[in-house]
Amino acid sequence: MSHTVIKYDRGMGRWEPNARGRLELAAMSLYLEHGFEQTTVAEIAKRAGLSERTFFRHFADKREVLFWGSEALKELLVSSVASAPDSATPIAAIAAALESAGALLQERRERALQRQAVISANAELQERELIKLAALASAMAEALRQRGVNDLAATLAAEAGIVVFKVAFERWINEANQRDFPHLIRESLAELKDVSGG
Amino acid sequence: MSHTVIKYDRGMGRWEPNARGRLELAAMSLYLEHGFEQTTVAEIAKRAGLSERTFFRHFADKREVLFWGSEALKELLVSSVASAPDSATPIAAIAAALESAGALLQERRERALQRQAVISANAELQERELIKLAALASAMAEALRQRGVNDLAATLAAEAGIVVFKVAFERWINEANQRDFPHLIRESLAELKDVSGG
DNA sequence: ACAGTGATGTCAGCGAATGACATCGCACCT
DNA sequence: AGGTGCGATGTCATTCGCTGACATCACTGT
Repeated sequence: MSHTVIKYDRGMGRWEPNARGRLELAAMSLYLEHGFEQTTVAEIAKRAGLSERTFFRHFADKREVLFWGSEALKELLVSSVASAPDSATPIAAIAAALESAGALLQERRERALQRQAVISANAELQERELIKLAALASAMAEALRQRGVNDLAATLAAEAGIVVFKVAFERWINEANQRDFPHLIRESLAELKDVSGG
Repeated sequence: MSHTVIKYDRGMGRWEPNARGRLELAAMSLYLEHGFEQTTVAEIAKRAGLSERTFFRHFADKREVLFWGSEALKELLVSSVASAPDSATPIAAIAAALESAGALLQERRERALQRQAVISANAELQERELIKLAALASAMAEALRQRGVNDLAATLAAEAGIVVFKVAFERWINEANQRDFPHLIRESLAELKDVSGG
């Protein structure tokens, strides 16, 4: 994030490269400094050297700027599920996908921490996060159906997977001694099996 | 709702009884007629015979008017979990709670159908619904902890329960031959056990 | 040089939401 | 009955998110 290279930098006016990236950077820093609600889109645009109108050309709304990455995550999850061996059970395919996603996030822990700090301080952002997670579940469920899994099992496995991911993520973020994220996922999944199995 | 008795009815002005109920009714009917986005708060207030400002005194925002009932549902779920027999496993306590909630909704099927039609037509409302469901999960998890269940198991059982509830609800709403809702919950829970157990 | 194209700026406007203050009707007290 | 306090409502002004319409700028190719 703070290492983004911007070649030309005299005032950051119109036509400077990477407008979207500048907007993301400006938004994240302002959200961290003053909180999400206290930040206006006008301020973000100003810091990025762009107009308010341009912000809305790049992001559907003020929240979306924080969730740009979820599309990449979705693609990773879907391709992981799709490429699991034929012999894998639905939940095994989901588990493999979640672990690869966990490994990806682990490479950007600092960024994830900042992001989560902003999100957990604001209800609107939590709503957006939940619908993004639901979209991930929906995409994984579809990938399972492509593997021939029936609709009910696919939906349940995918949604349960997201539950496991959420729980593991929260632990990974909040614990001081940063344990291995994929390992936390395996642990949580085992506990879910335990709890639901009876 | 449509049976609400309103004693005085000359213009429904200031001081007519049940302002909140009138606002709910007006909002729901307008959302059904023109959709959520196309309805302005001014229109809702006008139909209820109140000012726009008063709408926001009764509901935090334009969406909240559709989710008033979730508080009662939460209380039912929590008390069900709390009153499950000591011998009940976490997931059994959750299942009992979900079934009683399902039975409650089943008594108001028509209302549930209308509500869901409005919600599924609008992304903002889906976001709000998801965070309400998350609040239900959180409350049930807390109720489980009160029973001595450890944090991880409590969270997972409660969240998995909500997943089961969502899936069963969707089937209950969308299937023409209206099957018994609590029965659908039991079915979905069995499938989850199957899918996660291996 | 010139025209076309995509990204940006400018401007006007709607609607959601909130704060400040006035007003109304009711319950209660004397 | 008259007065008083209080909660619910109305009115007004304002901020901010967001969108449509149109102008402008820089680059690309001819």
